[in-house]
Amino acid sequence: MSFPSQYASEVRKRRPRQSAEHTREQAIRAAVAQIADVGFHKMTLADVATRTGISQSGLLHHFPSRAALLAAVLDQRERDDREFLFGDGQIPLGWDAFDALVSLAARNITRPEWVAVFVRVSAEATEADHPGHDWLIEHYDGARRWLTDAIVHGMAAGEIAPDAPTALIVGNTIAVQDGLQQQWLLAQNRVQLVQHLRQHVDDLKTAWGMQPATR
Amino acid sequence: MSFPSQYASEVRKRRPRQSAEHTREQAIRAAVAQIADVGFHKMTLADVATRTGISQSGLLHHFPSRAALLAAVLDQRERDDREFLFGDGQIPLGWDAFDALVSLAARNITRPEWVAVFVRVSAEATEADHPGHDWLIEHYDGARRWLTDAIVHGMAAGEIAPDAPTALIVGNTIAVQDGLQQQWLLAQNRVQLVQHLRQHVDDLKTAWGMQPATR
DNA sequence: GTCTATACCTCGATAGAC
DNA sequence: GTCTATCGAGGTATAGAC
Repeated sequence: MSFPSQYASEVRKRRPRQSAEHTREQAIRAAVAQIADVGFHKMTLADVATRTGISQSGLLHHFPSRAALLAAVLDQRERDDREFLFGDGQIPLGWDAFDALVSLAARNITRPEWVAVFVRVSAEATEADHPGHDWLIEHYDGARRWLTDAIVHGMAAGEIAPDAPTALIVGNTIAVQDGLQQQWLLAQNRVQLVQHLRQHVDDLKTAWGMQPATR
Repeated sequence: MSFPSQYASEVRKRRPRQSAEHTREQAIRAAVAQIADVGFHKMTLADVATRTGISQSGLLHHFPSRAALLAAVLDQRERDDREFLFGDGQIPLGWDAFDALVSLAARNITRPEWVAVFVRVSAEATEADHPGHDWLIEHYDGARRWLTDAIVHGMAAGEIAPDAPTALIVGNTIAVQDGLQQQWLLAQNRVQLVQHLRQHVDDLKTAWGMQPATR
């Protein structure tokens, strides 16, 4: 018995066609796991392909290059964070912005792979030639803009002392966030990510808060 | 005219013998530059050898493996820092310890390669299999021990509020230090490493300092 | 959309001459 | 102490069949 060609194809060893979208999602998942484990520099297409369940060239069909795969990963990470922080259409300002960072940390400990991706890439992509370099610069610029706005707004609202050193507070807060993630990654049981960040924000409120915010 | 053998050897293409100590130093210097540029994962023996001015196997004569070379680099970094912080036989305690960290930052901006080495390795070596993993854990343990002692001592001396959350302050301070180095590496002209850290320490003094220390 | 095959490169480490 | 030669493994990307 012979089959019409469209049935015959299902008999072959070749995997059945998947929707491009589905395969892409799986591949990004695999890449995240891999970058989280060993960093982008040591991530290999072969490993990602295996974890995705396709061949190496199958993977390259969806992402034209290794760098393109990284870009897809970073894009998703940025969109997820924006959705979490600003998804309801409200951009938190004043001390609320800093509290939102604490909420973000609380969320992050539920997805350590993404924390690891950020820690690894943010260190690697300091290098000017790194495929994630531009993304990283943009990431920090965005974070700085938001927190700076938050403080300016908080000052206008009488929530934050008008003489607070805005740029220094912004830079230090981002530094605490990043540095804690790195420590937490090294010893997840020893470092209480959320409590530490909470403490930093509370210290800021003590140092620069005005009555309405100190509650 | 013919030379005695010890002269004849100088005519050869082979480089003249160097003292092992000198060559090792040069190689470590080269490795630092390379790790600072692209991280340990992408550092290659061939590049380090070229920068050192010897062949790849010449390099392997002094360091039996790639991992051994990293160990030598990390050892030197740790010794340099200890020498700077504790070299005079005095271990700074109380707020002095935190001020010493600021001094360390002031020194670090004069040697960006070493900052880069730390940023890169501390992110990579989070991975359990990384050759720098044990070093990194020991590094953080040492830092935490010192700063914890410093606070305990400061409390006993009436310099630091007795109800200050020691572990949180220690973790956050290390986080600020690390996070700032990472930001500074990405944009050395935009981030004022020393001022930022100074601000953090001053905020701590405001939040937890007692009269004698606030001066 | 997925595969096999393959071209081409780079890397770490060893062996052995000088 | 330094070199050349070389092995063997593992990497990205392309070509072309199905």
